[in-house]
Amino acid sequence: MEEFSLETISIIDAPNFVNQKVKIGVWLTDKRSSGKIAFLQLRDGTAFFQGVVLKNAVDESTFDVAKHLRQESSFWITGEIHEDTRSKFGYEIQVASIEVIGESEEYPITPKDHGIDFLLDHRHLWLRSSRPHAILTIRNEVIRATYEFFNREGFTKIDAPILTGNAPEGTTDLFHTEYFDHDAYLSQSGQLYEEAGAMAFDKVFSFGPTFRAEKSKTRRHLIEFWMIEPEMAFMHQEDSLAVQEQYVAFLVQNVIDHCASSLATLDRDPELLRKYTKTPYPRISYDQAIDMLQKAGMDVKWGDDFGSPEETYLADQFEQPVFILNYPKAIKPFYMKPHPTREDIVICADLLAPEGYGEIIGGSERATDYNYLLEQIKLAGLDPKDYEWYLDLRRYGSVPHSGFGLGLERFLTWVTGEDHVRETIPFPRLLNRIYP
RNA sequence: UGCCCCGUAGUUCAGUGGUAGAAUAAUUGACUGUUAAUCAAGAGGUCGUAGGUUCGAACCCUACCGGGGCAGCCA
Repeated sequence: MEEFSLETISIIDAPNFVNQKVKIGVWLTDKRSSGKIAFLQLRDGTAFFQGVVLKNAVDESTFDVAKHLRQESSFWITGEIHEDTRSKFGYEIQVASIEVIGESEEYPITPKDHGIDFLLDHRHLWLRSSRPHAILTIRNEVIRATYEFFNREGFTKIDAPILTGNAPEGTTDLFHTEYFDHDAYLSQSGQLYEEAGAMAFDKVFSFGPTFRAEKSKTRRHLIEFWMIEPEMAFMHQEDSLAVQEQYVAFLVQNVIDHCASSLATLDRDPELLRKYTKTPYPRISYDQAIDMLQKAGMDVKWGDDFGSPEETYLADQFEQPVFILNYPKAIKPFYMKPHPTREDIVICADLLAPEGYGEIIGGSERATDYNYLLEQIKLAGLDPKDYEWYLDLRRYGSVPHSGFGLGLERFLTWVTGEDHVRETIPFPRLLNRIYP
């Protein structure tokens, strides 16, 4: 085949070019060679596969270049795509020529084991490795499917501000900054703004970063993380729960459908995930949950919030994600709707993921009564002046509305089967870690 | 923030009072189907930092620095 007809392709598309000569821009991930054959493990950002260099099929200098390529050097490679069952990808390239683009010396991340501290210090390079690549591919699919779902369901994306002058949930620590002559904080939730959006657009959602200056140091916490926060006007909690389970099931289904090779890289069983695509999800009340925990001998009393062991126990009693409904008012934020017949609980639900992954969604029906909200704001120790605009939503045509927030990284940790949220975001911000 | 654990070769670790070790990576060489390739060779060190105990400290003590796990808080 003539050079001018050479097509530049991506590895992921190699199956469409079997027995054709092509050109690919690649990096070297690993290499094995013998006297007369060299195996180059290649990646191009879309997939991983190997190139085979036969000494008697290329000129001497090409074989010599191949033997001395170093990990993560970049080069153009030309050759013929072959189907081959001896290759993990199912296809490989029979190399004809190599044109080095960028040298790489002493690449720090070797194919052997590394500790998490070392890997996080080299996150900018670690992204190239197959596991992070697979996880972040799934992250991208979840984001894509999120937009598809909410667009299909008639939601409008309303972006919440990141710089804010108030503290929606008051109690937690906020990142403080300056806004010219005023105090400002980095957003810890877009929810209140989404409520304003819902009154203007009916069904809305936001997707953006949130910041919590908590000194949390666990596998479930990031300082900076991403949330999806839908808010729906004219909707009671029952219908919101239906949206939540359909959304979660849709995300899982799309990961199964579109990320098969990434799941395989992560050893995450798609058949297990398939169980999570069946709706509805079970629902139990907070009261029932307390009862179950006490019967299991756990030391909890009505009014306590659930810790990690409690959440895990509850989730383990079900094969699907489970909603825990109607928590005590005292342990939930001020904006939740009070229960019509019980003063001590609010209309809300947390969705717990199976396998010990814990809470992935928190949501509620929102309080609609102006005077009730004003009182709650005062009780929470917040300044009503900061919430004038929020109270306006109840002053002018208040309607029943509900919403929820899904923590993207927690969701991903569950779907990918990882054991720490830090693996599911490109550049995690952790306690005392803001590099790279 | 509290409790617990860990800082030794580029990396992952062993070494618990008496000459600083292994594997792996990197380098050189051998090998035609490797996939954590194999085999051979040489090379690689301020034992986190500072102080203390001791004839002698990687090892024991104190403080500090860095990291991890769990908990609380939360998504």
